[in-house]
Amino acid sequence: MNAATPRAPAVRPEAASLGTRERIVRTTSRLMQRQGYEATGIKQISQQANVALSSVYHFFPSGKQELATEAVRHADQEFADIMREALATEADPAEAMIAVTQVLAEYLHNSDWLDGCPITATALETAGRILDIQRAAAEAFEHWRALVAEKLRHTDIAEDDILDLAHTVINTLEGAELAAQVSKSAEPLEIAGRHLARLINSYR
Amino acid sequence: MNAATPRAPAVRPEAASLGTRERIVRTTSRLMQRQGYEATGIKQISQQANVALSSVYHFFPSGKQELATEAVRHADQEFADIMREALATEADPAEAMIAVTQVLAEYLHNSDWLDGCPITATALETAGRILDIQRAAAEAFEHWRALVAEKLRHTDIAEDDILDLAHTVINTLEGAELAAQVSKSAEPLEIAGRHLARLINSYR
DNA sequence: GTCTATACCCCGATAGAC
DNA sequence: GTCTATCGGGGTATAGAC
Repeated sequence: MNAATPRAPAVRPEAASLGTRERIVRTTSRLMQRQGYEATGIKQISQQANVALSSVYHFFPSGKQELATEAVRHADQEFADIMREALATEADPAEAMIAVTQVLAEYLHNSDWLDGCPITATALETAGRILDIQRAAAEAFEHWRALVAEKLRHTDIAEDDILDLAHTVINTLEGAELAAQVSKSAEPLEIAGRHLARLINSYR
Repeated sequence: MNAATPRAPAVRPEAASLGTRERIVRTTSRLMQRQGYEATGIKQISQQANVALSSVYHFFPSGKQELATEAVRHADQEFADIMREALATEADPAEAMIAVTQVLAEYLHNSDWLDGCPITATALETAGRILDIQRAAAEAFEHWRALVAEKLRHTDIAEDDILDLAHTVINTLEGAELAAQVSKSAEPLEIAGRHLARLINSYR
């Protein structure tokens, strides 16, 4: 017999003020952030979102994969907003990296180390198996990279170097969030922020 | 109706020469690497491993979580062997980073971009929900960091800096593998190798 | 230790009234 | 668009013979 798996801090039910479709997508996005794709059930979604099961299928007739793809796109935008805002708090791009890691660490800590990157778990579970979701995840990473590259263009670093740096900034943030989550510690993110700033400064 | 999800390159059935228990653990590890924890079923494991379902429960009486925890520990050792070997191919620690990324890129490419880090998907799916697995994953990351730190001690970088660098090396590799898998391209890993070498060299 | 058979549950998805 | 009810299948886990 399995031990009961404790449910950590409740995902807050989405306010009924939002449209039904919006509530479904947001709830799915949150659940997939914490549990991944496979562990997130349509029934669980409909309950958390305060929506009838049939409504989920009304808005997403072809089912779970279609809904999950949309949820990844939603998470893409949401995480981009967080990054954009954090990047804007510091004029200097190297300093801005530290600001980003601080914001991500806050989200993690405030959620008891549950709310990391909203799409990583889903992306890995579905890589090579559910192509629509994989494509949406790839587009999200591209999107976030573009935000970093844009910030780096406020320096005189060569364009080729900027594009490479944008890759490593996002990838290092991803890895550091993973490590922070698993170890329940902000330290990997703090170190990542300092190292990314140092790496960027080494190009100018 | 769901579209049929294509099954990519078959996981090769484990040779019957291994002991039953070993075959079960290895097969579980491989499947979790590609699909994560939730999508990997005990029946699927028993079939791929050429083992009776009851044998799985004979060796792992408390079920899937116990088996998955053991599989993560196995993957820990296996990935450590790969890293150790790759690190040993170059005397210079900075150059060794590039060697590691090349090896990881080969594994990914040869598996049609399926075989990335063997524990990341599982770690994220179970973070905060299945504590035994989370702990095993945390130990694996520590283990791999220790290998990198050991390599970096062949320089005269200060010990504190070495420990920080080991964090970022592993985390950047993790993020780059994720990106490589999702985008089906070795580029994120190649860039990561160059940047990690540069970062290390900036400390000496 | 491995065999066959099965209990029990929850999954995704659907039907049809309203 | 939302309701209730349900189908078919696959999940984990178990029983008991051998």
